[in-house]
Amino acid sequence: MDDEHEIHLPESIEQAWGVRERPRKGPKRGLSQERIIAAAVQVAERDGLAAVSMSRVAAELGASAMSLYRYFAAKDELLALMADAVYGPPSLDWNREDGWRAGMSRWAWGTLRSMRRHPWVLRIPISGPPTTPNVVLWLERGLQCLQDTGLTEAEKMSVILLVSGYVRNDATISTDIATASRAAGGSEQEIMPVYGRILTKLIDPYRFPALTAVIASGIFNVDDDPDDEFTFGLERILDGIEVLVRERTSTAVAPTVP
Amino acid sequence: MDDEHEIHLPESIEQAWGVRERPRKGPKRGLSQERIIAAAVQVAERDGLAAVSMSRVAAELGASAMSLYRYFAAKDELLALMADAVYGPPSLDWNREDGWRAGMSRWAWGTLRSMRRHPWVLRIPISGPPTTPNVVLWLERGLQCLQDTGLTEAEKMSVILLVSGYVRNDATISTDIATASRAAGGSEQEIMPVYGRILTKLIDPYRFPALTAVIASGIFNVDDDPDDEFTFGLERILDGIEVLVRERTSTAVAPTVP
DNA sequence: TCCGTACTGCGTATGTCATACACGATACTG
DNA sequence: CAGTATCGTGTATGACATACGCAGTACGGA
Repeated sequence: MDDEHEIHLPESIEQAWGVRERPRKGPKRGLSQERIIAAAVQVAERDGLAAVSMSRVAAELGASAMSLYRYFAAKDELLALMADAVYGPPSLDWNREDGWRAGMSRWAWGTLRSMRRHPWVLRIPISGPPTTPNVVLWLERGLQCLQDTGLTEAEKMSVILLVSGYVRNDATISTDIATASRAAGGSEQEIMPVYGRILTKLIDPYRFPALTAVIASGIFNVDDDPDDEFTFGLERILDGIEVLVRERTSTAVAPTVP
Repeated sequence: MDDEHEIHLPESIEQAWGVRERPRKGPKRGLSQERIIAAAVQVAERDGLAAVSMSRVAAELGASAMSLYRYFAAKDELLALMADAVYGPPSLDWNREDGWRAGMSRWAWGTLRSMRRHPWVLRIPISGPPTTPNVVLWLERGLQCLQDTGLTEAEKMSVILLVSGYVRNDATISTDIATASRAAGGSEQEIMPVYGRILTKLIDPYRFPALTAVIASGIFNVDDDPDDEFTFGLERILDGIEVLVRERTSTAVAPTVP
């Protein structure tokens, strides 16, 4: 009676979850998802995500480009599983007694660490909600940290979305700056001072008073620790969540009455 | 005495700012930055960012692909100016008396509106700090909203980064979902229920208790207003900023003493 | 035992892309 | 009016994802 054609994940992703029966006929497979993903990650690690082409990955394995299509229907499935491999199973030393705030903070730092170590994951376009095993496990761990907050399930999900989005965004920007600095050759941490100087030449102080003040303050010239920048935003977000959590836990029994 | 070779923005970006003297010799130009950008935007509007190739844009103008390189040294300069065109000059009805929170909120909604209307801008990879006229003007307006908060210039900058990152991230996710829904053919707002069903089949309730609870709550089945989702995160962030602002304004004269 | 069949890896082909380079035409500067 | 900087463009290069079809392989069932 049920609709016959249910919606499925791509075959390769289902295989990563361990479901999907093995094919029984035909020649033995010369490669495996794991080996291909590992090779692709190696290429990305060495030469960036742009260098990850089907031919390049295949060459790394001594195989032909087209052979990879026996393991992944399209390149973006490979990319999704590369990201999954990089995040790995969550290693979050957190106990329920530590409280949600410590949990979310460590969760954020944990994901940030992966992104910092493998900046190319940030270049993989997001194409939907998480479906790969490790990433879903990270999601699970994040939700677990929120179990005693009194938030609704929908709110918990929104909180995870908020924090993970923040981490991704901050990591993207900070690695962009680092890359640009390196690309500009010359000295290391000189991109922001240059940016300040460029803006100064372009903007009219009367039309851009606030920005002019920012530049004048010299903050573009002191090289900012990316960790401090990250901490600042994270603490703001956690403060904001805390406001809501307090509200929820204090009115747990008696709802707000004017 | 100064180092001769200062660092410059790409020529096309400088032209967008109105600096840069016009070339005086040679034939008249048949095209202009504005017309090319407009044509490129039109293509993106109609067929998405992936359809924006140099040939396609040139074809739209009845010109050859290579002619565009007389106006932009590389494609990413064109992309940056397409984004600039989409954001446009900020139209923010806000006065100083309205307070920073109303200002940042309207600022966030204003940028969100542009992204929602032109989802393809989100597919343009960020390649550094903002340098195009309109985007820098948006930055200026955001900073202006924070002028009475007592925050340091560095903190103001971080706040802008935080909020703009949030907007971008939320817009990306919500348009992704919308696109996926449309791509899945069939019914409109059915992607999240499907996602819930897929996860249910994949995850073990004992390993994924928190996620199982989320799914069981049924929030994937009610179609959520994207505006509500956005508002939730934004209010959390503004709450978090407010905590800091209060701290700063209450200790404006006497700094914190233990 | 043996054959059909489902699977394997791979060579080739297609169409798309950004962009380097060189050309002849153009229009301002001296 | 000569020199030259700049114009638009045609052609070429090398990379890319992926469709298609082929020849070889090993298992299930007869």
